[in-house]
Amino acid sequence: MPEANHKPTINDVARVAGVSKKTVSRVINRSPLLKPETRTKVEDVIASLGYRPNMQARALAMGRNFLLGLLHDNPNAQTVLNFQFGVLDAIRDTEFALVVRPVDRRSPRMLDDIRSFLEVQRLYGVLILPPISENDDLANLCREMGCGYVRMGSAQLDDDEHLVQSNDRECVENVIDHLVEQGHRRIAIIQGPEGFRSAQERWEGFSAAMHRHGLDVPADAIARGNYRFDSGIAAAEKLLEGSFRPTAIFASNDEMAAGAFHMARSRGIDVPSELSIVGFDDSPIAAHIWPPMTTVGWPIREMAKAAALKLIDPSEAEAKQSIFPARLVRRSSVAPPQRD
Amino acid sequence: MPEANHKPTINDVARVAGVSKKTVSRVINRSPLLKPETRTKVEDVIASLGYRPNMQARALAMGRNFLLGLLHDNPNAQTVLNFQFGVLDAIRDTEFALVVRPVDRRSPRMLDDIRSFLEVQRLYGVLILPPISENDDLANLCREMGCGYVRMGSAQLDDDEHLVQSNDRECVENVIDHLVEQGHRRIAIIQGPEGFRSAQERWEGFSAAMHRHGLDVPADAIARGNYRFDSGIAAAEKLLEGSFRPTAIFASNDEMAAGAFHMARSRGIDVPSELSIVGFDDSPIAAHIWPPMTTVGWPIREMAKAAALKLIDPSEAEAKQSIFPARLVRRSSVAPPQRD
DNA sequence: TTGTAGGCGTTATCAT
DNA sequence: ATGATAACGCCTACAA
Repeated sequence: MPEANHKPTINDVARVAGVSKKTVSRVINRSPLLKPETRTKVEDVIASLGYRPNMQARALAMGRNFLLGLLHDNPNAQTVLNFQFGVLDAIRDTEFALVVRPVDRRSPRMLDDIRSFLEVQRLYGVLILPPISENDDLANLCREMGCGYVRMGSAQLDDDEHLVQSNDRECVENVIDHLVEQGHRRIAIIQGPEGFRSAQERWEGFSAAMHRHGLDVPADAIARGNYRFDSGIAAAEKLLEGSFRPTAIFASNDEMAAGAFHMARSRGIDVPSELSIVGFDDSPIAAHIWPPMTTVGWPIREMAKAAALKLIDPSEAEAKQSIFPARLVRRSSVAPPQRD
Repeated sequence: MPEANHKPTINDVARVAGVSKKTVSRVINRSPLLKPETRTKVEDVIASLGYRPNMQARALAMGRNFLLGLLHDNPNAQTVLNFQFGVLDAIRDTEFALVVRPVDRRSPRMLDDIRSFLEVQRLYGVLILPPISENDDLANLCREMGCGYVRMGSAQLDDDEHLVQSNDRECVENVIDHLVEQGHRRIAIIQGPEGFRSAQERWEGFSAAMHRHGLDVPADAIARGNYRFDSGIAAAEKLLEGSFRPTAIFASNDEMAAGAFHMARSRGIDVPSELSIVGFDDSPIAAHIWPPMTTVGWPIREMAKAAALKLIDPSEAEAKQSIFPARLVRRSSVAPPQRD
């Protein structure tokens, strides 16, 4: 009889069920070669004893932990948190847990740090957020260390097994189409930082759509930011001071768009009657500033869930989509341009 | 000779150093009863072999993992993320990792879910964010399960060993003092949700300061929100429509304050010339809306670091502070009231 | 389909 | 101050 004051182990279950512990192990691991009646018998004992497999022992025996890692260097808190929620959606009611690991893209030791982290924690797999998801050396490191990984990106960074993807380029094209429909011809862009794939994709979507509509994109219509609020202010200032005189600005993310709002207001320019602004991300600030901002929303939580599923249940996941379409969220920061 | 193609284990170190593995174990665990020369000898071998203790094996042998858990049900993404960064500051260059666990305060299964989580993961300890940090049942659960815990709160929720605290009440008093100095007499408040200790503390600070200044707080000067943007809109509407006609509004957090901005603008009321607004949290939106918002900032990252330290290194931490003062961040949403 | 023996890498006990 | 031996709870290989 098992000790009343100890947590039951696999041995207790085996003894009570009258089988070997290997059989119990097979039940735990869903081995297909078990007689159904044996399985149910063991399952009953497990339930009646309240047995829970010890994760630490499993981790030791199998050489890997039941932990998913989240590697990120993303400046947007809401993005990171939504991603965490999505992963949690996927691992709910499993034995997995999520460990987070912010990293510093600019540190020369970043890869060594991550290697050390993976060595020590022996993660089941890692999820990698942009922008470091674009780093191929990091992906190779994961491969080399036998650690599963899924990257999240705005382009075809890897094969389907290792990627969930958004369609930034197409979405920005839709943004421009929307602006043109409203009558805008002089549309400026605030680009994201150099070296960010998402920034490049958004720029290419902008550029392609403008070209398709036969619209000019002179140097005066382009300003570069770094995805942060302050850089949006500076970029908008440059745009508003140049000779291009845009009637609409597309900012490559919401923070910079909010900076553009800020600059417009501080110059007494009304949004949207005198200037239309569109952002990207549909982060909370887009809905909270005045006027509420038209932007592009992408299903980050669903993407995160899909990414986690690819790691913990590849067979389930492979049938699912790997590209997740974003959509235009129309609010009140776009209006037809004033005639001039 | 250790196998060249295997990761070195404690046995390899023991063999090369010519000691028993228990001695190596003592070195790893900083046992005080070791001859210094033995220690250095072993340490040299560890370094030359590149040996890293296997966390899974340690976890099994010691019955607890080297994982810190973050339990939260906090609506503010920036708060949660900053807290994560703070914890990471504390565990950097240690073998600890951070696992995150959002929970649902409203679910009747919450405590059972957490119990199950703690049972499976055998965490070293957990950090608990407001508002669930105020739940004493949860703290008792941690105790009962032998899991370390530190709560973060705006009041004396627990003893020093299990708490890092902010001084919300005092800060709100400072806010009111500031408003009164500017000449405001009719100051309204948007309260946080019932049952939140932070909301209560902020209310009490407001109430105490108003009383101290001999200022009235009629029912018309009070509206309750739920810490979310939309509730800030509704609360501000109630306040602006009542007979109190406030010249200043203190909102119990920035999101609701942003909602108040929103409502003011939609009614053509200028902030700050016609209405002053102060928030609480110093979240990014405070700096990003127009005009930039005066608010209260608290050192969440430092608090998180201190909380994590209490868990992993109590002797170090006990000398440190447990109360972290917040401070008024003056920006542009406060101005003297118009005479009327 | 099920069981036996052995191993995963560490820490704990109790000697010496 | 150090070591031999036995846990810790599970999984894999191989045998039956």
